[in-house]
Amino acid sequence: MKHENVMNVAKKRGFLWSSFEIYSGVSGFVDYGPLGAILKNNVMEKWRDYYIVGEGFYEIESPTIMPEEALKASGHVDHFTDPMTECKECLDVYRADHILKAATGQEVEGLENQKLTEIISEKQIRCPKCGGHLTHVWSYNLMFQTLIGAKGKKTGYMRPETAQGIFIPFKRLLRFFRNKLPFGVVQLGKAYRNEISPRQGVIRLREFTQAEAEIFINPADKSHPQFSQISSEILSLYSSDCQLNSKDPLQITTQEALDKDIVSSQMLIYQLHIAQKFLREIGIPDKALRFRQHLPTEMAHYAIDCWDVEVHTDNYGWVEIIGIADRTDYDLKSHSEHSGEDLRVFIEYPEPKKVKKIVVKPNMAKFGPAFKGAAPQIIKFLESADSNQIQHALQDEGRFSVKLDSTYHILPEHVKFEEVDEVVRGEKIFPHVIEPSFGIDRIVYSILLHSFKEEKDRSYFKLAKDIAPVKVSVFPLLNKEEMKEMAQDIQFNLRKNGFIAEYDSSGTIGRRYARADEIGVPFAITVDHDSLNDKTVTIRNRDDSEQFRIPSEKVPKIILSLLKSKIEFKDLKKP
RNA sequence: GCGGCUGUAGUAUAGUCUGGUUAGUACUUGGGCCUUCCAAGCCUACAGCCCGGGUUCAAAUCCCGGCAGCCGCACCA
Repeated sequence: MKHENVMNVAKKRGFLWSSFEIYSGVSGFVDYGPLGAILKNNVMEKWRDYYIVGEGFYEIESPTIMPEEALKASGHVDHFTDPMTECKECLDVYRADHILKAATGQEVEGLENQKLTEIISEKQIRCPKCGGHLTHVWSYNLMFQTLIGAKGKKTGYMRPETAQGIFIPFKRLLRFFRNKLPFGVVQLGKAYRNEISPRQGVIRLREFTQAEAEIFINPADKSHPQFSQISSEILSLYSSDCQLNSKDPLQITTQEALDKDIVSSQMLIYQLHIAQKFLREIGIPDKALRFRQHLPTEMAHYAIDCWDVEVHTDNYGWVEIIGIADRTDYDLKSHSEHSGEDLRVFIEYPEPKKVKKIVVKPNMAKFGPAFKGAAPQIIKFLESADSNQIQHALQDEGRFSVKLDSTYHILPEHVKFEEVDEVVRGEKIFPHVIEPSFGIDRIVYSILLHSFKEEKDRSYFKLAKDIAPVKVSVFPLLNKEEMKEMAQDIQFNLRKNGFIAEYDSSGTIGRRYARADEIGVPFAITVDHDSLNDKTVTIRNRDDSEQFRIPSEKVPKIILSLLKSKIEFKDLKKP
């Protein structure tokens, strides 16, 4: 199977190792070896290139340990905890709420464990499989818990996603972006989930790297200024409709997907498109990709539309590597409520609106004598109250009650109503959030899987030039002192010019080419006898093993042009 | 978390059932010889019984526990 061959080479050549091996290992953790670490960094650098340079977003970095309050607000403390129960007979473990719902049809979400345990014993609910008794309900929280400080009084958690680190300093970010929507903020970093039984290698890790962008937009305007340029791009959309009716994914343009209401907004579909473009450039072909829409039943509590970018793998089937969601205003609203901070944005109307408004004015001749010392504070209350409501109350009930330190009854004679023109320049709203969330580890795995080529006499990673860890290898054709010296000079010169270059003089030339190919080195330079006389060397292309002669002093410049795709390899052929 | 199978150099394996000399082989890797361009050949070196406990005169081998991997179930807002 391809997966095994890939993982084998990846292990052998220092891309991916399982962690803590000398202590038997711990599942759900991986080490990136010397080449894997560069590859991963190159992917992340390219990601930055897309989102920071390309889209104009800015990156921040926030702590990986978060206080409980913040995760309470985000919903993770409550929603990331599953109530579990176990059958005493067959020892199967179940979600307690799922069992209850199936058995009673009753909605039990949000109930305490103790309450769930009570319901189970009251209604005599048994194991659905063998009918055995169930244990008391306990919580399994997917977050790693820790204690902050010497006395450890404050509960902290390892963050389960990087996104929250962006929502929390939203006020500062809003100021940084000078109070204008839309804007985007990204964060790349580790996130942690204590999975019950991670088993799919690098696909399900307990500690993993995310690259997330939070794009804050006006809910009334989810358009994207560049959309027209991508409106005829084709995506493979596996909509919820396709899934429910067992149809194949649709191959349609972004424009059509919007027209048919398959994807909810321009901004969202634009994100789908750039995710596809990104994956294509790092070596994952379109045909191995599809966009799968979350079914209404599986959508997270905060989202209104969510698409997973899935890549096909021989071993695990379709695997989610990116999630792109419209998180609405859920997070900001919730942090606003829990923290008491106003996290809204003032949106100015294109034209100030003139609105006719009824205002209540005290008739002081009657008002003052009636309420005496309490009059000023009642007036203050009336100013902020809804005038319409007061007017209706006076009409319907003949009085309006104001509860302050004691209750005051306002009668029609105390006030009069005036209609005034008011100019409203805008309103405060919670922005909506479009979030592309990339699982970097899964993407690195996908790259290795889909770039691995097995030919009859060699196998190698056909890595995209810009993410290949080692850019160029330099070899002396023979183990002769002069050739070795010249080759080492060339390697040194390449490094001075910023390229990761390897020198190798061990074994035969064919073996060295094979070794370099295997780890995906795009180009090789070989010094031979002629090189010593005319200062030319051969340059070899990994993908077709073609080679041409070039002057040795031009090597760094030519490598640069090749890597930047300013020239094609075949252009090196002398006219 | 449950059950089944498995664990020997960097990789792939022999040996385990039936306990007994220095754990064998191939590839890889390092050094050298040879060599005028795609894993050739020769010499040489490095490197291993998953961890812990038990049984025994003696454990890679038998027993128990742990850890990890694979498969099935469950879980994966």
